[in-house]
Amino acid sequence: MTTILWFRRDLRLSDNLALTAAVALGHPVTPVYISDNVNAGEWSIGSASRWWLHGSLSALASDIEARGNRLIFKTGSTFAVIDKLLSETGAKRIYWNRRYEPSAAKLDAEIIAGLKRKGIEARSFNSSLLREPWEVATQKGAPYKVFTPFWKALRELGESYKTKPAPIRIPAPKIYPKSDELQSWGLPLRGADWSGRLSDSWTPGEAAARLRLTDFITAAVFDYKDKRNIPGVDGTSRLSPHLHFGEVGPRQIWNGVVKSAIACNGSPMPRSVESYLSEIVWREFSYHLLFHFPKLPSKPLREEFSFFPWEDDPVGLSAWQRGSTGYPIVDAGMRQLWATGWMHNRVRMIVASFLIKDLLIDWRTGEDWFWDTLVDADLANNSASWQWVAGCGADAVPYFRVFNPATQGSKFDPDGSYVRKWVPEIAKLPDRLIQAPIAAKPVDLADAGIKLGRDYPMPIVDHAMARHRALERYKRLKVRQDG
DNA sequence: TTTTGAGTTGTTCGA
DNA sequence: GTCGAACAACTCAAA
Repeated sequence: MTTILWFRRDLRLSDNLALTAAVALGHPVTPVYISDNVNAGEWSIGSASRWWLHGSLSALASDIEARGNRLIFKTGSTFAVIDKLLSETGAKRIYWNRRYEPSAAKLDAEIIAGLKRKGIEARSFNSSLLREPWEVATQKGAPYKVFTPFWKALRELGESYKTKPAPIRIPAPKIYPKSDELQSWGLPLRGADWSGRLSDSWTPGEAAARLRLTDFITAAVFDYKDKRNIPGVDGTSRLSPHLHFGEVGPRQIWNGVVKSAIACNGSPMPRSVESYLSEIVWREFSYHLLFHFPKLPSKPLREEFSFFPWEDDPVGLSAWQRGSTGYPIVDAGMRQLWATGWMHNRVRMIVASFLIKDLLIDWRTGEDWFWDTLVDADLANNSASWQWVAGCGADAVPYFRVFNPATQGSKFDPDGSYVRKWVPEIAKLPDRLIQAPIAAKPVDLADAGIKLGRDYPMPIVDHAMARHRALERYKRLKVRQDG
């Protein structure tokens, strides 16, 4: 008798607990992926993620074929699809790996309850988090709202994690249920400017994820602390989209990184490795927050921010989205996002701060844009991080912390290599002016062959003015809260 | 229960 | 040019 293996955000064969458990039963396995437009919730998959998902599913399908089985694609309401699959195959078991987003978790619970009534064995596993969100709590049993104690608590729970290898064979059922053609889903949106270029930057799938992890572990992780902040240098892991789709799991990353650190110089853990692991735990922290505060994507964690008077500024928003704000580091970031579906983390903070504090546009507007354009768009990370920058989230930035785009640019892109790559029209400006063309003298601009307002926009807002305006408005919010 | 110490990523100003 | 203080309390987590 076959076991249904329901793939979700776990598009890999290694360290996939549901798969391992299903194979261990010694019976055939029927792997299925369901595209559910009915129960997608309000955060249905964004455009860039659609492209990735297509690649990831097609990689998974061939990996499964290589192990003697076939991935079945189904469309429809998850309840109906699963019901039909069970009756079609006669299966009495269905296994899957849990998701933790509010709407997905709700779906899980309903499905388990419904199937139990019918005498079906429905089991779910954790393959996407180091710890269950309910496993980590303060001494009072409350969810953590501050990162550092969360990080300490998680570390105290253990140094390493058990991982499972991919099964060599996945026993196939005698008869496969009918399957859609993946192509027919039309996941990569035609006409979207991304689709043509995303493949220049990325290869979805478990094999590519493993390769990236290996590359990162063998070299880059040891310089991570210094290089992670330099967007012109390839110093980050770039694992985020792979991790989001579950092509690699956090336990595998954790173990790999720790093992290579030990092999290299024993204890104590190098600071760079420590720093990278803490980023993995930031992801964990975001999931923890989303699980305990399910409104995180739409409601400010600090309630007084519900009253914040955000600006309605379609012109500013469009300039931000298109990368034509007149602030080079901001424009470079937004263009990198558009061209590659990804943006360097340091620059994410800069552009987010610009949207929120310089333009005073609601953080949720930025959250929506990132959701649609990032290949690593992740509900937990995205909402927790936007709230963090806006100052309304957990452990958030103090209100007076306003990034100065020119200063950030000089600090983290001192040679201007990042800006020159993405904003080539100002590439000929000397290093001292590349982050602030507005400060250039006419002779400098002439030398570089630029006319501001023609070849490159004038700043859409004066940062010094904008900073004061933001500080005033944030201060007023506090006054309102006090009075 | 109360107290204590601490909290991802910054900027500006003035000495 | 460098350095420390101010920006502002407030909430969290643990002792």
